[in-house]
Amino acid sequence: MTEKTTPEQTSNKYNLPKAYAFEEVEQRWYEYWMENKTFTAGMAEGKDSFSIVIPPPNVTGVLHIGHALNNTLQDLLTRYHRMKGDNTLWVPGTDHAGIATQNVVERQLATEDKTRHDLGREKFIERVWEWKTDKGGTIINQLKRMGASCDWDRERFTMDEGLSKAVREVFVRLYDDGLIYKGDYIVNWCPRCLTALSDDEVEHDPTKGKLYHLRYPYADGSGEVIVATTRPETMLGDTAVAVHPEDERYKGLEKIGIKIPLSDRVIPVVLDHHVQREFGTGALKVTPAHDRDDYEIGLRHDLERIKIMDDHGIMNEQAEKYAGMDRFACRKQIVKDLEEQGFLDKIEEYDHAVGKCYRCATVVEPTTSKQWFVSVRPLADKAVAAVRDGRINIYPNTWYNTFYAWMDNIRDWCISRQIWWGHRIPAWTCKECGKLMVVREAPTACIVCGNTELDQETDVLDTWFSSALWPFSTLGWPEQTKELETFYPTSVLITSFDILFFWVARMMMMGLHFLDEVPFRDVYLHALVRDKHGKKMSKSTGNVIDPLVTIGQYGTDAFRFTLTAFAAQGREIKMDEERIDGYRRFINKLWNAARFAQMHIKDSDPSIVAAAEKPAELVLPHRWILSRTNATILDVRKALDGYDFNLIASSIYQFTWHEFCDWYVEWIKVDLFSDDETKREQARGVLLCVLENILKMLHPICPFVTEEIWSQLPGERGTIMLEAFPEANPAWPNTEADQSMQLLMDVISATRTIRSEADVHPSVKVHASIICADAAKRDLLHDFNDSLCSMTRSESLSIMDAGTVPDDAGHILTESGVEVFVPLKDLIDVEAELDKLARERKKIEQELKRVQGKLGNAKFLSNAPDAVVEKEKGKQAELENRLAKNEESRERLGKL
RNA sequence: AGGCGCGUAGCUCAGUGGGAGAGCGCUACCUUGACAUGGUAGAAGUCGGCGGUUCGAAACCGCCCGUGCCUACCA
Repeated sequence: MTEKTTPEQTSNKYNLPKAYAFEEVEQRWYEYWMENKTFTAGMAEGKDSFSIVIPPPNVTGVLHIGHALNNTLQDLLTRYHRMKGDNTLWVPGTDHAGIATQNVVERQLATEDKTRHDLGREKFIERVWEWKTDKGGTIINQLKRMGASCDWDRERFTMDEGLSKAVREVFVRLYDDGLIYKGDYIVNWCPRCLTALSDDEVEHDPTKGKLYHLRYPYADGSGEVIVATTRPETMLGDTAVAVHPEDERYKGLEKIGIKIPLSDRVIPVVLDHHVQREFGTGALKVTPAHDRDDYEIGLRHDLERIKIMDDHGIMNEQAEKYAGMDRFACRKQIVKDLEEQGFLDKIEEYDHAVGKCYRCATVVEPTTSKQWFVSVRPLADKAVAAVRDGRINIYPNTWYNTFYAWMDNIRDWCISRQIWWGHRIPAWTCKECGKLMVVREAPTACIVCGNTELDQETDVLDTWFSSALWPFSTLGWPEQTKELETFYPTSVLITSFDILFFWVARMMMMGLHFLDEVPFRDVYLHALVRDKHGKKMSKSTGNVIDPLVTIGQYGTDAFRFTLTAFAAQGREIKMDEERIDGYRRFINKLWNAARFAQMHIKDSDPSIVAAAEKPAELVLPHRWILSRTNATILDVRKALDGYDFNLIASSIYQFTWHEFCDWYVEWIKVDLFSDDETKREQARGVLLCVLENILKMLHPICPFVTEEIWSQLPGERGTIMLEAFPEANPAWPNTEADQSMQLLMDVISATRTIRSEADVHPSVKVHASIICADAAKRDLLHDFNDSLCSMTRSESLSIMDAGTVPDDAGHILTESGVEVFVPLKDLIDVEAELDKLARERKKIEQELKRVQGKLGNAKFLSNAPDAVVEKEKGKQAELENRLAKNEESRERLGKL
């Protein structure tokens, strides 16, 4: 009688604890990698290069689930290519995020009852740098928690000295090329942030508003025209009324002056094709200084531009008696006054899109001001050409159309921002003669008159200006560095689709213009991560999944595996936390398989894997698992190379759990415990070989658990990170082994099914029988009799001739035509068996009818490929056979 | 208003011209020496609807319904 072992003793026996404890493992291995500099990019001659630049998160940012997805995918590819032996670089860094960062620091100042103006520009910027050093970049540590294998020694910040130099270089060259200009232009103005916003920085929210119909009297008092507006306060800046040139209703109106209500100003009527006759009354009030379209109309008709409010959205002296009022208060007052004086025709409820600042959600005010612009057309053309001729590929390919459409309609890019934190525009104006100088370094004197008193431009550049240079500025440009030579163009850009135009398109433009080469060969656009119902995650809805909390609960590897498994191209990601738990269990499963393997191989020499190099000498299950390993490696590599992330995850999952664990490991237990040394060694060798392959394939997704298991395997082992990624082995594919194994698995499953349906207790040993006409199959079944018995808990498993089985047997005809019988004595439920047979018969007949229909169709026989016809014929024969067997069984049961 | 997707088992999703799949959940049984975070077996789907192309459609085309997103100069 042996004594029962305690769990503690069990643990010691296998070296590994019973359950995978991720916290300690993750921390330990990340420290190891950092200390050993395993993330450092190599630049060896003669090797392929693989490089990614991180989409730099805002320095103010904290890791959200979108970052988690984005960086998991990048790390996955980076680790894959590093294992393939490429010179591999993943450049990390952060973005200075102009408005966002300035807002954070301004809020901090507000708690001290100060504004940035109290400090002055210089002190304020110092303060921002202090904040950056102190509190900025928490996201970097969070990325490390995710396991990101960035080359941290190359971390960059968009306001670094080197990157700032690149910014000035680009600005000056674009200016010299005539691609940057300063102009009076209508921009989106945020009255709270006090800056211009690019079109992309304005979000259009559907808003319930009102449409006011106003009566505009003719100057001579002979009539009136009704115009409609959502912003009646802009009335005071009107400089025309526009109607469509072919609008019969207003024929001749252009000869009449219009008097603005509540004012004495008289404005002209202009004819413009832009006016849509169907909308409202077909007459449009034109406010060129406060509306983008009106601005365009104003240009066409040379209209005056009257600004009626200041930068804060307060009405100015042009607003006459409304001066000093807030724009929205003014709207109310004006409506009231119009109504009292009979100028208000009617008010309609009206839903429309209102532009709001993407940072602070303040309603944006279109207004004119002096701004700097990039002429993007020539740059955009180069980007479009690069995408069209395949120098850049976009994944998923559904984005091509969207990309082209947007590039066709692109407008000049307003790059100046009226804030303090950012790259200050390198332009100086002479106080004496007014000469504008755009130069790389601050000039000491005017190049025209020599005067030394110069004003520097106060605006800074749009944050996206410096990010547009990121793929080359981080590699040392404008210097000609070895890094540029080795790693530019970068291999792939992985980012969320919502910044395709903010950022991705602009990197293309800048890269092509300045380096005459694309910034990246591939662009992979991933989806937004939503909650499990498909809703956007937001703090107010309370459906946010915090990556760090998730990591704490399930471990980084499980989280990364989940994100990978969800990342199917062209589909939104609905994140269900239950999936994460499922993948945590997968990792635990692998852990325990390794634990089992370890029990048998821990004292072996690692060279036992050599057994797998000669599959011909191995018994069937080994040949089979090697064949399956090979197929999995091919699937995984293909998925990796095609950015089919979900397939990478599912291939490894399916293979590891349902082929390796469920079948292979179970099958070879007999051999592992066998007295036959050859059997034992073969089993150990192949077991170790396949386990190693699984770990290597899984490493890019789950770096921690694979590293930990790897380190426990026999022999002296370095980091798995630098092992070669598995390659297909020509000796492994084996169709014969696949088919033979399939037959054995069918027999086992059939036996189990019969047992289970008849409620035979697992401890009861049965005497199963098999009927099989095929000689080769009979040999195979004979050879593996022991395994079959052990896997089905059978006392014996005999291969019989037809007609010799007992009548009271449960029966299944397998797919491969082999019949399995399990005598059940009084356990058999005749009614249930007959029911089952009837159902089976119905299915067979249905299928047979379909197949016969096809084969009876002359068109099918002549049009379908031969292989398909042959297949259908084989199917027909098989089905007919099955039908006959089914009939036999019914007769047999009928005797009971 | 245009454009782009999506609609497959209760849920989350693969599949994409030649026999309907996975995970979770559900049901039954089982602590068999890696794992109960497990095992075995099972139930469950007019592949959104209607037409069309084809020898053959879940897949390709058209229309419709539902749903999501993007873009826009609807004052």
